Amino acid sequence: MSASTVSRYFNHPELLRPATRRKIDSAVRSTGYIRNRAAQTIHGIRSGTIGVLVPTLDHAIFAEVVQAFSDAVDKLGFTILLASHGYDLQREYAILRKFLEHRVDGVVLTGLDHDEAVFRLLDQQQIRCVLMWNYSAASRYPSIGADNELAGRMIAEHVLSLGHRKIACMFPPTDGNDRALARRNVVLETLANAGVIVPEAWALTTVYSISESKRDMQKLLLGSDRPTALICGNDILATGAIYAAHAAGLAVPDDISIVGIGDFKGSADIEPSLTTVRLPAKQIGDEAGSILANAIIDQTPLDGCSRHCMPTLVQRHSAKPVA
Amino acid sequence: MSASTVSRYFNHPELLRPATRRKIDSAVRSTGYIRNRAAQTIHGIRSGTIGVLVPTLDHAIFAEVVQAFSDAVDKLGFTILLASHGYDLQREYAILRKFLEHRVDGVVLTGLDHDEAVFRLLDQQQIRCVLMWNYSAASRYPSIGADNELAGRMIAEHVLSLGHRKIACMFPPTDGNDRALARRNVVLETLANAGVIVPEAWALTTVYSISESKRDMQKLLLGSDRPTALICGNDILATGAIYAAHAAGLAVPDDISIVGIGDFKGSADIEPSLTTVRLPAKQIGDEAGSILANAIIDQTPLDGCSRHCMPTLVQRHSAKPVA
DNA sequence: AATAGTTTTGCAAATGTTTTCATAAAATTA
DNA sequence: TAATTTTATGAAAACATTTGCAAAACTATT
Repeated sequence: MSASTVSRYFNHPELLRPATRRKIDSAVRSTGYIRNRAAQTIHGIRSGTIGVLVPTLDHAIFAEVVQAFSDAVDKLGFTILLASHGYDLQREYAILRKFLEHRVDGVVLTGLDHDEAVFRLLDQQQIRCVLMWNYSAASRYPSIGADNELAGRMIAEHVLSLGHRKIACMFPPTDGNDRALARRNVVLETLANAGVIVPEAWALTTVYSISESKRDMQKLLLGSDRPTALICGNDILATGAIYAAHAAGLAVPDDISIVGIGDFKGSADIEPSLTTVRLPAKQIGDEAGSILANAIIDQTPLDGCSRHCMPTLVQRHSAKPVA
Repeated sequence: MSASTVSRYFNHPELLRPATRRKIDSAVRSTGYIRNRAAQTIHGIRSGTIGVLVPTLDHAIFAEVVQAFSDAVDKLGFTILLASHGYDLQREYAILRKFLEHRVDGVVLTGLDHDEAVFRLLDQQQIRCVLMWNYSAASRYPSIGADNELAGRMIAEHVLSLGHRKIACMFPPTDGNDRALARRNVVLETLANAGVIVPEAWALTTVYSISESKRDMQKLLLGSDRPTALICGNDILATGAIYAAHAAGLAVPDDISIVGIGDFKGSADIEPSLTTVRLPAKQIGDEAGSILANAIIDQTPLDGCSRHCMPTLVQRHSAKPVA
């Protein structure tokens, strides 16, 4: 039995006589032979892997996107190589190189902003790449995600439309995180355009953590003057803020309205249920996955494959018109 | 410049004359050459990948374990191939085969119970494998994780020690999920040993979701007779149950004590903070990662590398002695 | 049963790397 | 300066696979 015949057994079984096929089949079965994709890959054949690069998996929202992405590409026969850079741009470059050594058929990065060296490497290696999670028409590579500025504007406008003027904000640190930065800027801007200035003491910067958020919010509530509304950069922060209000004996939304951005799992179920802007994580991961995988299979370029997944305002019970 | 010299440049640079090294260096730089790991791999050289197989990433707890695992192996130069099987044992086998085609240097599976075909394949291919998350001294491959039976017993005994006798339970469906099954059985057994029988109507089966849990709990609270305590199979279910109690106007823990298992992110911060049994996800991922990666590097077998990561009772404010 | 036509199979070359061995070049010693 | 030793480099084989081409094996037709 020659190697070429076995190769055909796997790749073009219709070329084999049924008898030969059966013979190989039983041999494969009894020896436990598994073919070596590495050896295929050096023939320029697709490796069947896609590199996925996220800041961290520890945020439910990224885990959700990755899950949806993985499911989408799995259907088309791809396996993902996953790594996280922990918001460190140097590591992002190093990981990307590692992906390329493994001859991934494509890569997904999270967010729009990356080190110039990352983009150079991508250009040079001519590797298919999509930027996932965020959307911008002007992104350097095709972006598939939600427009974070829009999401920020939507929630700010909603709070304003409820009549609030005494508004506090809580956002995560913005260094190395274009998404958070975009959201904060646009929220502050939208409020300013409506003549609402957020005082220094009410503009909180809080790391992504329920407990930190709860603590910072409790501190803020100690002050004699209280805002009537709090806009949080994401639902985790909003969750912590709601707990802080409860702990301080304040009713949400009667004493203070609290809103988030994201619509994470659980946001619908907290008491009171959270008013937020939904960023469609599942949809984003799914679209990114199938667009990238199909482009690889069809050998089509990805230009112009950007896709905006619309954020939507989800009005629930943590915000109400000002008294 | 011969290929062998370039190979030495990457693998044994000390064998090269500094001048040659510089020449190759500049060539590599200008052409953007990236070496092909696939071509190395067919020489029996390690692929530098580890296959990670989880039921889903959508549960915060698995995301946390995977993150810790990834960080641990990344430090030793490995990249992970990640896939999820969605509790489908057939898919687990198929994914494992795919991992083997990619010539991963090792695999991690989640949980102790797997299809016999999976174990056969593992045996046959002589691939290093650890079972992560759960621990049992009698596991078929080295297991690194927490003893779920112990965790279940701990929380049940704690609730009993608070004097509760009217106890309800809420557990996730147990098919294809040995962890959930082990927890439920041991909880029921511990209660029974103390003479507490959980009535049919108070033994809830609820999928892993805050909203489902909230709904099922609200239904249970409609009954005229109310339990004084609820033991939940995990913190997500407990969170939903607490929300349901709030929504029903009941005080936790004054009207009803609610406890979980897991100590997920956020469990410490909910109002009231959740009494639970901590399963050390970070530690498990970290240990599993470094034990497996080191065994691969040192070419040592993994026999006897099981490690028990002790669960700990975390007493917070969602449970108190019965009135 | 022989021939032509078709289908199936094997051979050889190619892929990108590592490794062994031989050789050329440099360094050291006499 | 020649002989010797050491060091650096290249050539060729190997790895597991794919592919084009040629040979062999089957089928159908006479």
